[in-house]
This record gives sequence, structure tokens and C-alpha cells, in this order.
Amino acid sequence: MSDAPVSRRQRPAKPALSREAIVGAAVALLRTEGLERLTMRRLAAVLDTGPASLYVYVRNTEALHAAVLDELLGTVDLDGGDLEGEGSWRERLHALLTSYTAVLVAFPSVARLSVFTRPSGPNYLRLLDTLLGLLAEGGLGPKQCAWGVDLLLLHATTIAAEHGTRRERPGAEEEDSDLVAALASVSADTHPQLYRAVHRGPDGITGGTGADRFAWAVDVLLDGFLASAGQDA
Amino acid sequence: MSDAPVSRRQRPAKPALSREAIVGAAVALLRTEGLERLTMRRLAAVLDTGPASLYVYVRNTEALHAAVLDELLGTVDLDGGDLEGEGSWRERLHALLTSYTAVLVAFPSVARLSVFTRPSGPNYLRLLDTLLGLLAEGGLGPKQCAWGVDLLLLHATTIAAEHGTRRERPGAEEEDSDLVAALASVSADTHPQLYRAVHRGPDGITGGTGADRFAWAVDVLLDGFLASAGQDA
DNA sequence: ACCTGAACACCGTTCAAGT
DNA sequence: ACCTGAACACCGTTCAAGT
Repeated sequence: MSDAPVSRRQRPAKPALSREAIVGAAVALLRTEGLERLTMRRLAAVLDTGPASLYVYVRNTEALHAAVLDELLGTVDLDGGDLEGEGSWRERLHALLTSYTAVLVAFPSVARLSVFTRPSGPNYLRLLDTLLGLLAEGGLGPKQCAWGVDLLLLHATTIAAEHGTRRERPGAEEEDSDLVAALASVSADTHPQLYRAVHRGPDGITGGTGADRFAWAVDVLLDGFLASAGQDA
Repeated sequence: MSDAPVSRRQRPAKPALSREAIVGAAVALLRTEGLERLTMRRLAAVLDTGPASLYVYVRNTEALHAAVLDELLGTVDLDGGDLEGEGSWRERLHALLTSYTAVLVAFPSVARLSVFTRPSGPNYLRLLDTLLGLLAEGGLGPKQCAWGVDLLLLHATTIAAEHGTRRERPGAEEEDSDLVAALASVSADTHPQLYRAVHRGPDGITGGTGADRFAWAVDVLLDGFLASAGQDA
């Protein structure tokens, strides 16, 4: 019996190819190298095969990326972390969106991807359901809930993409300070409004921390939903 | 005198290389081929030279894209089109943002780019100044104006990117109908909130036209700004 | 200073041929 | 059915050598 060749011991057995194995290896590659380096060719190399073999299981690069996004959405904490169902609907909603952005900020390249990729996997559906429940609990009308969920997620996704990108890519910081420099040298004569908005400290156009501004924006949206509900009653 | 060789007549004179000429050709290439095909190599070919020559004037591909974005922002109508200063601040703001999105929807790939590229050119600064003026006219406080401008532009940019992408790329429509199918088959037992939001017609989660939803979102933001101003007065 | 040929180090995707 | 070698048609960027 047991006549598995010794070579199996020396080099780890080449894992059988499967969609699951491919997506798993893709997520691992994402974690170590980032989405930019998650290419069909590199992935094939990791799996010890040629790129052509992947096309049996994955339609193309875009489909691969979508599968990876689906996978990551499973790590979002839907229960509001520490709160565990405690706290007002507004607090739990803040916690949920913060967890969502945290996941994406950890993978800025995926955040960028997810701005333009509508997932449809089970994790995304569960996220939608939970968010809708919180908004309904807040007393929003059906339309405000249905349309608002999109807006909240869009906002959270974009913020995560921006923040993560700034953190990750040196080029982005350059662009940022290009803008900061341009704002600083704006003249009160030609851009009166902008000049005032720039020179106003923490309430100015460049003021506040990312977290402050994120929380502020979420409340703006929620208050806007509430006001909108009153208008089309 | 006049001893320009006849060959000049037969083949149009090779235009002198310059940053201006390069960006001009880049915009032309963008219009005909889209951002995806606006590569250093193609651009060089159009300019009848090798790719290496472009690096004398443009730092890299990213800088080229940023320059192209700057260029396009110049075509946004800041005066609110038909309104020409008529109408309430809210109406003019809607008109301005609509013009902004229209420009970006016409070039979906640039819209995608501009979600993650903070321009700092004169056209962007003028846009900021005009928006700030409209918000101030609406009676918003300094913080609401300064932070709100970002939010409005972010929203408009993202919507344009999404809408344009859906219009342009067949793959996006596939993703979309993947999601529509997933939503349609959601069970009331496992996803009660989502189930209700799906089966609610025009006010449902997939209801309304893009324009409806865009306008609704802008008003949500504006109402949210107004509510937020009351809170931290 | 400006320009460029040629090279380096990559890509995604397809397809005929193998097992 | 699954897998793959090899090819096709591209990329961005650098650099030594030319003008």
C-alpha cells in the first residue's frame, strides 16, 4: 500500500486546480502583493501552471477581481462590533459603515475596484439587508431606505478608496499637496469664496480629520433622508 | 528663398514636440479611442515618434491622465446653462452639477479616473469657487460649505462614472443584471428587509431613472447640510 | 537640450495540441 | 473534460547613444 512517491514530501503536492483554489490563491496574492500585482500570469505562477489554465475556471481578469471582492465582503462586521445590538440605530449604522470602510481601507486597491463593481454575492446581499433594517428602524420611508442604502455604501466605498489610496500610493500624496499648494496660493480677488473657505482653520476646506469628515457626511446623509421623507409624504 | 522641400507638402509636417502638442493629441486620442487606448505608445505613434520621446515632457502615464482631466474640466458650464444666473441657488446648483456630470458621462473612463484624481488646475479651482458661492447663497455655514463642496463633487463624479460605465462597457451591464437577478430571487425569510425593498416598484431599490436618483441625492445632501448647520450652531 | 532605437520586464487572451 | 506550450498583440519605462 502507501506507495505515494517520496517526492510528494519534498515539494508540496501541486494542489488540484479548481475555482475555489484559484480564488483562494488570488486572495492570498492580494494580501501580499495588492490588486495591481494580482494578474493572471502571476496567479498562474503561484499555482504552478500556465495562465491559460486559469481560463477554464475564470472568465477573465475582471471576473477574478469580482470574486475576490465578494470574498472580502464576508469579513465585514454586520453587528456593529462592540455595540452588539446596543446603541441607537444611528450609532449601529455608523459602526457598520465604519467596519465596512475599515475592510476596504485595508485593501485600497479593492476599494477602488469596488467603486465600479456591483457585487451580487451572498455577503453583499446580507449587507444590504442589514443596512435596510437599520434605516427602517430609524423611521425612514421605503424610498428613503431603498435609495439611501446605495448612497451610504457609495459614500463609504469612495471614502475608503480615497483614504486608502492616499495612504498607499506616494503619487496620490503628491497630487494632494499639488492641490494644497494651489489652494494656499489662491487670490481673494479672483476666487473670493474659495479664499475664505481655505483660510478658516479646522472648518476650512482642508480641515478636519478623515474620520471626522466621514462621520459628518454620514449624518448629513441621514438628516437629508429624514428631511426628504417629510417632503414627499 | 522658399526652399521648403516638396516632401513637406506630401506628408503633413511633423509637428514639433511640446507639452502642449502632446496633451492636445492626448485629448484627441481620448475622444476617438477612450482612456483605455490612450497609452504612451499609441500617443507616440500618433505624434510620429517613439514612446521614449514623450517622457521629456510628461513624467508618466498618470501625469498624462491628470493633464487630460484638467483639460476637460474647462468645458463645464459654470453659469448654469439656460438659467444664466436666473433661478434659485438650488436650481442653479442642480444645473451646475448636471453640466459637470454631463461632461464626465461623455467620457466615462475619465470619470472613473477623476474619482481618484484630485486635479489642481485653474478650471477645478474656478469650479470650487462657484460651488462655494452657491452654497453660501443658500445660507449654509462655513463648515457646511467647505466640507459640502467635496461631498457634492464626489457624488456627482461617482454617479457620472457609474452611469457612463454602464452605458459604455458591456461587462458592466452583465454585472448589473447579475445583481438584478440576485435581488429578484431573494427570499423574504432570509432577507426580509431586502425583499420588501425589492418589491416596491418605482420607490424600490432598483426603481427610478438615473436622473431622478441623482437629483434626489443632491437634495438629500443639501437638506442634510441645512440640518447639520442647525446642529452645530 | 532634445530626441530616439532598442531593450527590459512585463501584460491578457487565444488556440491548437496534448492527456 | 481538463490542461498547457506557444504565440499574438500589446503595455510602461529606462538608458545609452545620437543630433
